[in-house]
Amino acid sequence: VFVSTEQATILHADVDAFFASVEQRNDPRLRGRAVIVGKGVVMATTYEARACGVHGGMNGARARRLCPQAIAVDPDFDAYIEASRELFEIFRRTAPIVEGLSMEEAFIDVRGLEHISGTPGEIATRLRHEVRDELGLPITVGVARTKTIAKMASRAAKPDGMLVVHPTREREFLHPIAVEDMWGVGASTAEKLHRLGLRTVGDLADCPEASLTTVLGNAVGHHLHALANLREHRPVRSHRRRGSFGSQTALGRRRLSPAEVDSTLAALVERVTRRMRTAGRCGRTVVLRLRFDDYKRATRSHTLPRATASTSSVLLAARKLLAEAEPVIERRGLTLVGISVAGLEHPGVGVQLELELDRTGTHGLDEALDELRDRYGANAVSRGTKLSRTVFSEKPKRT
DNA sequence: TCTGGGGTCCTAGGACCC
DNA sequence: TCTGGGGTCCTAGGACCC
Repeated sequence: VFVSTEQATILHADVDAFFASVEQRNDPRLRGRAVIVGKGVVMATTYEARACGVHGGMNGARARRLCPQAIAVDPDFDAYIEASRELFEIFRRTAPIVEGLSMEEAFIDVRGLEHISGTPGEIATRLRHEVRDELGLPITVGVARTKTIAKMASRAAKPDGMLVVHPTREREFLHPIAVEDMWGVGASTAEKLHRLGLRTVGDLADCPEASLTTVLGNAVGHHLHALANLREHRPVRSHRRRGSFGSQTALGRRRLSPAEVDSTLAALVERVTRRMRTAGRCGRTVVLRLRFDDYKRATRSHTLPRATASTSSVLLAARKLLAEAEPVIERRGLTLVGISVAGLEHPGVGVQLELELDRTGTHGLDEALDELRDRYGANAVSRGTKLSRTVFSEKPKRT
């Protein structure tokens, strides 16, 4: 008999109604009122507005009809980016292992911090107060043994709350939850599960795994079956790096001339490649993203022989893909274009470390590492066991 | 739920290789 | 030449997340 001695040491921390909360913090007139961020399409709403049935992704006009007393504001992305940066600073000083899921949410592994920082519950409580006091933002924290249960716990505790699910109470917490409310179950999977007669996570747990994999495919079927039976061993991973850069724009109902489509494409490519150069990343696979009049989507992709972040190379590939797709676009009408670059290569950080160390000496090592993090992204650089002489003398394998 | 912008992961078939 | 078993890479699409 395998007896688990694992404790609830994973935190899922998630700022409530992030964009809307930042707006309320920055403008006192918005506090205590229903706020809708985004005028064309709703990007975020306060809980006051949600009470009227307004939610993210909704058409702005419809949202105003549902909630006429709400104040609608344009999004201020610079403010959100800054708030996110400060938020992650607090996360990272809470514990060294932090896995960001979005601008406003992260898993934090607090295993082994008991003697330094207290129990996971105490750490979570302190974290909530710090975010509230230093950033003026409401945050909810779920604490559990696994990522999914921590995520579901914070969902259950929202807004401005906290929930610790002890390992002995996991079944009791998870099994009554409706399948469609599980993290990772969307509209399509929920429908398939309903067709099997499964309504709750408990039903999912009792269903033979083979029945699930037949209907949902191997990965999803296996994953959900394991989760429902409380088996999950995915660690919190702090050094994840993005796999693609993309940009897209909806065109609305108007028909664009080929010249207009081309200039839109060029602007998207310029945006994406500039971001890539700023981050010091190169990619090989150029993906053209299309959406048609009926809102169905399609992609066309091409893989280049070498990774690049050059505007002209990516634009050349993007134009070829667009030309090939021209007959389909002609037939079905175009309502969205997007470009993304995937197949990213890892930049040669070795040479960067060498430069920084020459300039600063070991005394400024942390500052040098921070500089590298700024350039390559926080996840690209770690101060690990490889900080030895041999690393610095190595030639970069790629640039 | 009548639809914005940014991502992640999985699947399946075909080409190609030894 | 009609034939096994193992693998990689590329393309396109689907589902899901915030």
